Amino acid sequence: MRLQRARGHAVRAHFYVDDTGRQTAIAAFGYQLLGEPVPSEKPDHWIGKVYTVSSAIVEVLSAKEKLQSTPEGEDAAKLRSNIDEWMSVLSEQARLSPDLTDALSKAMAGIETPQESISRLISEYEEGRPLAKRAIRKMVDYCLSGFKETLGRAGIHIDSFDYESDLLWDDSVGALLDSLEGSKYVAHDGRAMIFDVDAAANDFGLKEILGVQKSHVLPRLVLTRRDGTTLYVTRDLAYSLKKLDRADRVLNVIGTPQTLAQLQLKVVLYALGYKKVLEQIHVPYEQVELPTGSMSGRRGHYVAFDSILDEAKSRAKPEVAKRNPEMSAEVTSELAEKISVAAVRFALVGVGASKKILFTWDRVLDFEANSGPYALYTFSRANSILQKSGKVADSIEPDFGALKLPDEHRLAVLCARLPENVAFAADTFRPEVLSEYVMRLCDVFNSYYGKAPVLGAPTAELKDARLVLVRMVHVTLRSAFSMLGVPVPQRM
RNA sequence: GGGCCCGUGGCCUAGUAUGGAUAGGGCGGCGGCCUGCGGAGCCGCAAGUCGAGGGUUCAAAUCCCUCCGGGCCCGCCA
Repeated sequence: MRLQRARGHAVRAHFYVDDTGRQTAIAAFGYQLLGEPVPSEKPDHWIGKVYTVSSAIVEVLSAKEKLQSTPEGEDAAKLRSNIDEWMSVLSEQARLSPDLTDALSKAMAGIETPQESISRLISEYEEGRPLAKRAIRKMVDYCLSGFKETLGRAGIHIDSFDYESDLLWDDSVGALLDSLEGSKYVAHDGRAMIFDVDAAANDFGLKEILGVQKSHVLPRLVLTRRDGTTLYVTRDLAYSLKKLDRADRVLNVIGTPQTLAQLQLKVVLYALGYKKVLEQIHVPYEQVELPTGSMSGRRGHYVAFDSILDEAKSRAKPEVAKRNPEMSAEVTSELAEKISVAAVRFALVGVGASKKILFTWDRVLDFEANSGPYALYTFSRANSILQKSGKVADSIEPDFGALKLPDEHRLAVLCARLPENVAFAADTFRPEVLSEYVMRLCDVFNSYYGKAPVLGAPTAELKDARLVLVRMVHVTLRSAFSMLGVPVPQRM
């Protein structure tokens, strides 16, 4: 987003709050049973636990219930292993947060059919019933307040949080369904509405435009269930219309598993006459994996972003203190925070989005391998040279002819290439292009001032010219950092 | 079965859009550099059949084909 802005676009960041799904309802169900309390810790973390525990209990209870009406055999064995699996999730949670697990277990023990209660909660929420609405929104907003805090910490600002439920309540989904009703690509099966994506794509010649082989048959898209209720994609279609209405161009930053769904969505909207949907671009990224497998909130297998920042910070602190013994604890902590944000942002942004990232603490916390601290270090060295010169580099009228070293030439050229790198990175949605550029500039600069003294240059002309060069690097790095969302320290 | 993505020294990664010279970096390993702007740094060394095989070309990590390995998707889930 910062990159697009730097490119000259007017950008608004929207965060889609998927609050109508089963996940949310499970968490909200648990939340209701607990009496809708104020979270006792960082709200998003706490609600995450409520979700994991609730979900596990529900899984166990319903598997047990099913087991009673299942004859011995393969099915029963499967149910048993299911129970075992969720019991182990539960005992893990009991170890981590005994009070919460205990409270939820007690509260749910009396519920005969939790799955049904949850389904009821979902439909009540979708209909906008006050009780369901109050409970779920309350919980969701607690959760979002936690998100906002964390995102703010990492320097990420969201302009608007868009609730999926609003699309149902303000009837944008209903309007969409009405407009689909007349389409010749729509077929019905009971109250279910099914869209023939392949036929539409062929008729409008979209396969070629969207980069799909003609022989590849696109799967149909179910827009409403047999009972008439809507699905995630249906809401997403309505949401896309809203977005397209408000912007010239829409960038959907969504994981790579959504690729097909994004394609289908485009075909449906195009067939409805919204040709502008081709200006909606899917910017995919691969998910971060844990060594133990994919992250799973349901199973309580995840690493919270906060804990990454926290760990990085606690790792940075002693390093900062070692180098700056005179610094107050407060300033040390502030600096450590900046360094950890830089480290984490560089780590995430520095790898192409098509590469899967395997998360290990080892790698995230390795400040030697991590380019963030290195880049900040380089910047603060440049800064320090400028400070010590006692001059305002911008007011010097240097004789650039004095600069004869190859590295000096390279630095000047490299700095001049910031704009083209920004343009390329922004246009291809690849921030790593910019972080690669920053690293290259840092490498050359570090090597340069290692062998060419600036303040101790042999002649005054050379010193001035070098100072201006250092200033160029300084300014260039600062711009690049701001586009990458990396905070800049004056020293470190 | 079909579609998409990834495969570059022990590990991570750039380069693939627009084919060009000894395939850049980093981590780890080894060896140097603090009487000169802060050593989160600098200098050097070892380590590569660019997944494999064909093809196009004067020239292929890059383009085409086939295959192998890994991942994702093809739900009236979200």
